[in-house]
Amino acid sequence: MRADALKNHEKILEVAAQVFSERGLDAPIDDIATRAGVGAGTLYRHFPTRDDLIDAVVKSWMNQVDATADDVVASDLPPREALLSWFDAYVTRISRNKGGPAKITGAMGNADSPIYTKCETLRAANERVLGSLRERGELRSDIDSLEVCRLVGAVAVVADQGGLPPESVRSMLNVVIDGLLNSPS
Amino acid sequence: MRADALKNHEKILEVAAQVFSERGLDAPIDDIATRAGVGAGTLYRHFPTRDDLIDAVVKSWMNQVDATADDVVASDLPPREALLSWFDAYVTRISRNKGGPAKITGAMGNADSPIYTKCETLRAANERVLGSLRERGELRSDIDSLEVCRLVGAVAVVADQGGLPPESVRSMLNVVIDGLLNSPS
DNA sequence: GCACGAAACGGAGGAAGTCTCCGTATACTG
DNA sequence: CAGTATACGGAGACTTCCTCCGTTTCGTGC
Repeated sequence: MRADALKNHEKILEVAAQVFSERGLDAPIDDIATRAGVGAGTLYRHFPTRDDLIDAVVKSWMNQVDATADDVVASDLPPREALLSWFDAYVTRISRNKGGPAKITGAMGNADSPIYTKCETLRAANERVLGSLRERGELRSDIDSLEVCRLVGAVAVVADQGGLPPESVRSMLNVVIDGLLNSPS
Repeated sequence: MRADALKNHEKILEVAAQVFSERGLDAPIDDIATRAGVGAGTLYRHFPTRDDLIDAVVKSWMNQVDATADDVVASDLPPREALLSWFDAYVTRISRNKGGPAKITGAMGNADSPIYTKCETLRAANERVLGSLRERGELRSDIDSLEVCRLVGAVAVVADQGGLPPESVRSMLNVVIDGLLNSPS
């Protein structure tokens, strides 16, 4: 890759992260180009679709997801608290930018999406948490990690779109958690 | 209202229902105007915002919601089956047009939305079903009908956006239902 | 009937956003 | 330092939204 191309690539990424966090994932592409000091053509050459750009931006903060999942697995919290803590982190993570939950949850399980690998990271992390509960027989067996991602992602979508407060999220998550656990309260 | 205005109003409504079901609630407004044989200005005079138009279109099939809720309440089904039957109908109803779940669930609880009254109809119907279970002590008490609407609506949103099959919806609904009911399975 | 004012129409066009095309400029290679 | 592959940039085509205002139509009173 040519030196100027590399420089632009990085500049675009840096500006995109900034703009996405200010105005959401639907922010005008041309604005990002302008603020990065490049032409629209240049931006589109580097990132042909909006999703390609989102994928690149999201990449950096997706690593922490694995760490969070491992923490929860290692934590010895009771099932209910473990799930709440994990789902809460999950929702927070994908809700970092407005429009993020819909984007990510919509691509969940769709191998053609440019952001599929990110979804897979999330799904795998979720599988690890669920797996540790399943081993102990705490979890219902008729639902897989993909569907749990969709369900928790769904909560994040409505919270994001409706501007709901954390309490609402938590009370919806509590219902989901009770639905996932085997035993009585 | 003048006779020509009335005629146009009805024609627009008829065409909008058609176009929305073909192409989803995001279909271009100008297309609807063209296909209704009126100018864009005319359409916008009758329905200043897209939501006003959606509200008018949705009005007709919102009545059946009350009937469905009453059927479920009267049916004497066991709690689990009653809720599944009701939620399934709920999801089906709001998913009639692509984009419908997001629109409706996003407006849920937001009194400023032009489609608020429709949301209230749904919420009230949901409250009736939940109330009949609550009376019998079957339901957890720390969640209200609005949040249940959001939760079930959330399932519909991801199913709509991801093109999920009815089985996926049903298995997510089952989790929600188990989370809402008090007793063990 | 007919004329007149109010009501309604319609589509041109501005604004915002997406994305492409291609003439121009720049970086690397030998 | 010349030549070529690579990359740049922004004009502009296209789409959709929505408004503005000159023109048309309706319905009423005479």
